[in-house]
Amino acid sequence: MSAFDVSRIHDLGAAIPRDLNARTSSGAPCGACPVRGLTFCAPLEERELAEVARIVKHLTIPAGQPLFDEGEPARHVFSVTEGAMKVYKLLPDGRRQVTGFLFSGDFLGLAHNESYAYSAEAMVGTSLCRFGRSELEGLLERFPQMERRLLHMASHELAVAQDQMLLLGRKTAKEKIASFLLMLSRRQELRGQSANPIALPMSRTDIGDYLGLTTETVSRTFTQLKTAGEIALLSGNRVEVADSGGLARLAEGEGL
Amino acid sequence: MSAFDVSRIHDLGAAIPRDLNARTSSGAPCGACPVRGLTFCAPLEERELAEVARIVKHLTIPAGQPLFDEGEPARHVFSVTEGAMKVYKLLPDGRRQVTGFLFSGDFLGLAHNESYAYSAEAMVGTSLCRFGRSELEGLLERFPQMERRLLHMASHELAVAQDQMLLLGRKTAKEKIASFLLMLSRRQELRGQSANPIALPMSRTDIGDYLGLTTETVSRTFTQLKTAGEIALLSGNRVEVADSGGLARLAEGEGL
DNA sequence: CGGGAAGTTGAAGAGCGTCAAAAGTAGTGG
DNA sequence: CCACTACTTTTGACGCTCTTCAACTTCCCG
Repeated sequence: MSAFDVSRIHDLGAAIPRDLNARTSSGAPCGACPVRGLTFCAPLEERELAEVARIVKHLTIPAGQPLFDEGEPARHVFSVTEGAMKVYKLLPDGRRQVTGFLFSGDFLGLAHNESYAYSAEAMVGTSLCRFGRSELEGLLERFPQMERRLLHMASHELAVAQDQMLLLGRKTAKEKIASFLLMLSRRQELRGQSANPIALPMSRTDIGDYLGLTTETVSRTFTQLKTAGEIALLSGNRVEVADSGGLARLAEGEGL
Repeated sequence: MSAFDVSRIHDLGAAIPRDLNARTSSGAPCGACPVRGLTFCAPLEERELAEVARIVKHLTIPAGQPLFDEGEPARHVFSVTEGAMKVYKLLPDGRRQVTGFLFSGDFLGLAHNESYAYSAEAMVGTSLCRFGRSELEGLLERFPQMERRLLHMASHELAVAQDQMLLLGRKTAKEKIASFLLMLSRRQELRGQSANPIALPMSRTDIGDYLGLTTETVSRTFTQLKTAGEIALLSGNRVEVADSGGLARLAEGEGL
C-alpha cells in the first residue's frame, strides 16, 4: 500500500502495548498541529491551546491495531491527526457494519453513556490525540466556543449518517460504490489533497461492510465501473475517476 | 386510527397555512411542559424557562402536513410536544429513506449548514415548539448547560443512527421488523407509557422506507411473526408482543 | 522467489422486489 | 344505518439483484 506509506509511524514497532500508554505530547504541540482547522480545537486561540496541550496525550498505533472495543468504558475521546481508521459494530454471529472511516481531523469516542457504542481500529499506521473524558469536559466548560464547535461537528456527523442510511436502505450496488468513491474524493479535498486519484486504505471486505455488500459484489461492481470507463484502478489501491459529474449522477440513481 | 385519536388537535381544522404562523405560546408555557424532562429544556430552572417562553412559538399541525422540506433554509429548530412525525430523504427518482420517527420530547431541525438536510412531516396531529435559530443560539450562549444537553442529545442521536446503519446494512427482514418493534416499545416506555401494546402511527410504506424494505415485505414479515406466535396484530394499528426476550433475540440474529 | 492473504471471476441459489389482484378499513353521503 | 368509494394492507406468482460457495489470480512481505 504505497499510497499509505506511513512506515515512519510503524517504526515505533508493533510492540506497542494495548493500553496505549504512549508518551505525552512532546516537542511542538497543538500550536503546530497541521489539522487543527478541522478539529474541535479550531476555535481556540494560542493561549488557550496551551491548556489543551496540558491534557492531551499524543499516541501512535500501527496498522490493524484496535483502539477500543464496543462496550468498553468510554474514558477517552480521540482526534485523528494522521492515518486512517474504521469504526464498526458487530452482531453476535459476526456480521459486521462499518459505520465510518476516519481520517485526519476526524474525532471519535464521543459516547452519550458510559461505554463506547462501537469498536475502532487503525487501517494504516495512525496518530491520534487522546483526551481524558473528564479533563475534556472541564475544558469544554471553560471554552464554550469549543463546545459549540463540537456540537457543530456532531450535527455534521448526523447529516452524514442520514446520507449513509439513504445509501444503505435505498441504493443499488453500483450507486453505493459511486457514492462511496465520491465521498472519499471530497474528503481528500477537504484535507487539502487532490480530489482525483482516490486512495483506498481499506480492504474490499471493509468497503463491503461499510456499504452493506459482500466483498464479491464490491469487486464485481468495481470491475463494471472500470469496464464502463467510469473509473480506472491504479496501483497502490488507488482509483482514478474519469468524470466526476457522471459518477455523481450514477450515485443519485440518474445513471446515464 | 383510534390509537392516535388526537382529534382535539385536528379540530383546528385542515386550513392551517403552510407557513405555520400559529399563535404564540399562550397561557401556561414551558413551566407546565409535560415533556420538558426529555427535551433540551430539561436542565433549565424556573427563571430561565421564562426566557425560553419568550422566544418559543407553540404550533400544531394536522396529520399528513409537511413541516419543512429538505433543502429549505433552516430558520427554525423544533421540539415535539405531542404526536408523531417522520423525517425522510428522497432520491431524484422518488426512492425514499425515512431516517427517523419522532415522538414527544424529540427535537428536529438541527442543521449544520444553512438548509435542512431532510424533510419532516406529521403522521398524526402534532404539537411542536418552534425556536428561531438565531434566538436559540443566543439562548445557548447564555445557558451553557442547555448547549451541553443538546450535545448530549446529538451524541445519542448519533448512536441511534449507527444502530440503524447496522440494521439497514446487515439485518434480514425479520430481524429488521423485530428491532423496529422493540425500538418503538422502548421509546413508549421512555415516555412513560406501557411497553407492550405497541402503537404504530405510521403506514406500512413508512415502515418499509425506514427499514429498507417494500410494503409487501413488511406485511409478509408481520404475518410470519404473527404465525410464529411472536406478536399479535390488534385493532387500531397496535401490536402485542408475546415475549419481548424472544423478539430481542430475533432482532440480534439469535433467532430461536 | 515463495507462501499466504487479498482480490477477482464464475455458477448456482435465496431473499427480497415487482407486478397484480383480493381483502380489509375508513370516510362520505344518501 | 348502510352503501359506495378510495385507500391501505395482505396475499400470490414470478423475476432479479445480490449472496453464497468455490476456484483461480494477483499482490505483498518476508
